[in-house]
Amino acid sequence: MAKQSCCHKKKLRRGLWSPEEDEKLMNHIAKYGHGCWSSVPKLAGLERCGKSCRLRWINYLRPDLKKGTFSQEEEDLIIHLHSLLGNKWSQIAAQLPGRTDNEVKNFWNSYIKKRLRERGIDPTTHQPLAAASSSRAAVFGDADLIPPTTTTTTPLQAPPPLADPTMLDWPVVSVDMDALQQHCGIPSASSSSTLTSMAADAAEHCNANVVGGLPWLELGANAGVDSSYAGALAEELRWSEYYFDGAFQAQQGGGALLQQAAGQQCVYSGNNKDDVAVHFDVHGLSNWC
DNA sequence: AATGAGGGCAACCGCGGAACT
DNA sequence: CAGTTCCGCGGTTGCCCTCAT
Repeated sequence: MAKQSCCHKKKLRRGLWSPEEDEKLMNHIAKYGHGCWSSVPKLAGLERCGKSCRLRWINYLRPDLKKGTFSQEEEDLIIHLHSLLGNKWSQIAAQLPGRTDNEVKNFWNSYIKKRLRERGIDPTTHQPLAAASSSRAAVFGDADLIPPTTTTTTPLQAPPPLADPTMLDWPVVSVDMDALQQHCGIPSASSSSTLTSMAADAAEHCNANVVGGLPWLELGANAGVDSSYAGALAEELRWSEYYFDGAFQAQQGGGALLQQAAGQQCVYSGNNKDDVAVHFDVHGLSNWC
């Protein structure tokens, strides 16, 4: 038996808002602010539930809302943030001034999803449609997300066909997950936490370098462990960057000195390696899950 | 002109978690 | 500490508009 909504219980109005209702709500909030949403409809003279008022205000009436179509930059940002955060629409919308989570969600479902599929990219995993469901799923099962207690080497998976062979030379990061956890103060990866949550924790706890409003982790240069964990991460980063449109690739330039993982030497072999910082894009982590 | 399909968007539903009692 | 209320979020639904037939 489906639970009836608060509007049903109280026999309140539902459905589309009339201009009169909009005006009442706008006037009330302009004068008094929304305060407690549950009391808004009564105070504003509306036969709606507080939830409905809140939704109407947030998604439609708020004065700081940006109307109109999404720009290319906004679209790129949404795709990038979705690859990082998944369906966390409120968090994605928070990076887009004047846009609501509902708006972003609708835009994603009605437009971006389709465009990604047309380009052969799985909108859920942000990976090539053919590969997304087969080998990579097996390679990146949950069991692989737990750092190994002994050092083993997992060969990098063959990358997808490249339109531009020079992309093969993209640097790949090597990450010492212990160092990451210590630096950021996030829980041990040997717990049940997934990389998604670790990435989220890292973004939250680290003194992130904010580039274009995005968290870029800053790690110590002692990130030089060759484990399958780092190797798999390295590959994942390469995949995710390759399949992203490229709008954010530039952000990896400059100080973003990355290194080949999986058994290779740390490139920070100079005298001051401890001073060197490695920047890597958190969104690569989220694609593991 | 009528109508059916498809898409876009606004709004609702139901759940989880925080705050309060 | 348990129960209740409220808020916010993500998923889903259904209305309305456009376009093709």
